[in-house]
Amino acid sequence: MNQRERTLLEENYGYLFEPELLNEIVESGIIKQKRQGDVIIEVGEEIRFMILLVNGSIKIMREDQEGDEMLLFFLEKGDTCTMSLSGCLGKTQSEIRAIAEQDATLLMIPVQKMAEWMKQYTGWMNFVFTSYHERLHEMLQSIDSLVFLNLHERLFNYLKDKVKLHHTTTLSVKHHEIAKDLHTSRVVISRVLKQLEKEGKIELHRNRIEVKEF
DNA sequence: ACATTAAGTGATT
DNA sequence: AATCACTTAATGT
Repeated sequence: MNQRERTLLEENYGYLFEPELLNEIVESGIIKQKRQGDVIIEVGEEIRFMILLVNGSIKIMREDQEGDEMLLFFLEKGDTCTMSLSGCLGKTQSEIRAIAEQDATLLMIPVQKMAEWMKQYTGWMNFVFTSYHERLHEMLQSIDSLVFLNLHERLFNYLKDKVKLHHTTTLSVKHHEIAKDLHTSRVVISRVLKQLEKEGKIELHRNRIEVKEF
């Protein structure tokens, strides 16, 4: 781990972790760079590392046997993938797929360290519990959105999420990509997007959506 | 100029 | 809200 990476780590996690714990993380953690669109964890893949997102963003997808998939939620920097936390309970296979939403910097920690650090560092224990809580909360939100919102609202929330994540109101997405994330068809997305445009909330272009209201 | 890919739309279920 | 069938528009070669 180089100096720049260490600085990133301290910026994002310094206030959570004891200095000794930070040192341990620097020692046993591996930094990995991922490009936008790279698959980080595949469904069924055995989890050997716990993953902290140091920079960038990740989208977490659920997939069924037929290959139908749907977006569960996004992870931002400072977040951790909870699926990778469950690795500390023994050998587990991933039930989700994680894809880099933007170029991302990951800190991968061997799962064996999990149990060790849980006993040793309260900062670590708090972090793990807090992370579980946050992910559970996001999962519930995702269920709420799916059950209680119509597609119109769901789509607009999705766009607003992207704006926040990418820190820009100019989104480079194709309608069919949105359709995949929300698990519907491209035609339906195009129609609802047109509706949002008429309402003045967005502006449509080829391969690009300008979000006017968020 | 032609082919390919993205997006728009009416009709039907 | 999904699917089909077709059109129009933007881009790549």
